[in-house]
Amino acid sequence: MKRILIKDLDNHIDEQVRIQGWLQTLRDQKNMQFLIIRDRTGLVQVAHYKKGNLELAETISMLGTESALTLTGKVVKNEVVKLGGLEIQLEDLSVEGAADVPLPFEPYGEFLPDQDFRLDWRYLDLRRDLNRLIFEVQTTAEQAMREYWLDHDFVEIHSPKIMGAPSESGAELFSLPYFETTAYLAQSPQFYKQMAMAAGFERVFEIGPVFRADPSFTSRHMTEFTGVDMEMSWIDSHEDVMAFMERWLAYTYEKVIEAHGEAIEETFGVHLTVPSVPFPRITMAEAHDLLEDLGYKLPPGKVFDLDPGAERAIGAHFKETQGHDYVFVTEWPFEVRPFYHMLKSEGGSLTRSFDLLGKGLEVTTGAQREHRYDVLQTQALAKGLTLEPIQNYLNYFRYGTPPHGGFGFGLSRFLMIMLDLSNIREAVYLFRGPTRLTP
RNA sequence: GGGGGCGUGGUGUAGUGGUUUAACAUGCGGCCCUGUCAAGGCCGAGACCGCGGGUUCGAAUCCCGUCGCUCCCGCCA
Repeated sequence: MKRILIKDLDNHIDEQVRIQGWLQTLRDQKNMQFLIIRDRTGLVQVAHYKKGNLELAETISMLGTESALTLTGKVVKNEVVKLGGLEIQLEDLSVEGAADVPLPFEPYGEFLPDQDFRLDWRYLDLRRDLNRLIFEVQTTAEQAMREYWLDHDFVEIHSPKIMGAPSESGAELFSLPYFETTAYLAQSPQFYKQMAMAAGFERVFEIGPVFRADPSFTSRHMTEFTGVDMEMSWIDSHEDVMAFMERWLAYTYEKVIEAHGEAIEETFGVHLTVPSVPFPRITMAEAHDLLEDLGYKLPPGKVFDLDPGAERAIGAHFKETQGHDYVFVTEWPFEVRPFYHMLKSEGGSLTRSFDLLGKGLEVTTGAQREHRYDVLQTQALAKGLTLEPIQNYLNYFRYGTPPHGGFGFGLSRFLMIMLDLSNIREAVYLFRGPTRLTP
């Protein structure tokens, strides 16, 4: 017999059906047993008259909640049943996966344990509808991003995650034994996607893992996360990248709202709207003036930079004045940017780079890259780097590499912003942090 | 790496110097009742209050250390 999903049961009134799911609640009475069964589409009550099958009644009595079951029975309309006005009269039940008693915690209980405890039992935590929705949204979002890229002639790449030499600073790299030598886990596909520009691919994207050996203890950092990266050639400035990005993001919102807007509103209380294009923009200098007006005081060291509090303040300001969740911060000083960001003007101190803040959270860094070999060398030296370790990278710019730029975007941070999640651990399938390597 | 907060039955909390044989909820076990539906009623098991030291006549409660978790800062996506 074919399995029927719970949401479709009302199309099968008075039919015998087979359903599969988890036992959410068991009400074991003197004459009757009521089982509330959950599958990924909903809940249904299953009724069993004990005297009709004493052996089955005994099996049911022994069941632990959250056991995985296959049940067959007849679907009947019953207005008395508060759960959908229908129920299944049980005929047979098989226990596919019994749940030990007691459970570490009840996924559908009145209260939830601490997050750290839920993470220990992540698969039980993930049984909650809310968690399933997060990953449905993620799936839709990624598909929309890909659609948009493909509609704009992008090519997908998968760059290696094992590297022979530290690429940028080296401080935040994990190292690992690699036969007779030491290898490093990629902390960004940055250099490899730029290589694709040197290769003439013109437009590439990659969605893949990124590793950062920073011992960061915050609600928005992970040591492994999914980076969403793109790079495009023949641009005039970083403004071309920003213009592409905001349309790409708006398209993603459109698709997510179309598929999950209602569910998101119900579950997270967030009414999603497509962010209007163009997104607000503010230069670093303007941002500092704004912060002064807002009465936000930056720490003394942050002369040409922002701290998280400043980012939140700027985000809140644009929400208030323009009703916009996103804002680009542009014209970052070279001092706080990597050596490969192109300068705004030759010899100047500002770069052609931007950050994108979503609800005050940094979700993207992007820039036009410096593609001129000699200028790039000069900038690396200005940062105090030695050229030898990055010579392979520098070589990408020796034989005709077009002007280009791109960005890196945090997938889980994006979900946090979209769904108002307060902690990145809730937005990722399995969290990895300085003290969390399991499950 | 620096700073703050928290750590009490399986889980979530209360208790913050002596009416504590540590309370309540939920979960678990047993019984009762009932086509139940946030089911209800009664009974029961389950915590030496993270760990170690100290102060005190007396410590879950105060102090010190330590470990764990968490948030903020640094850093970034």
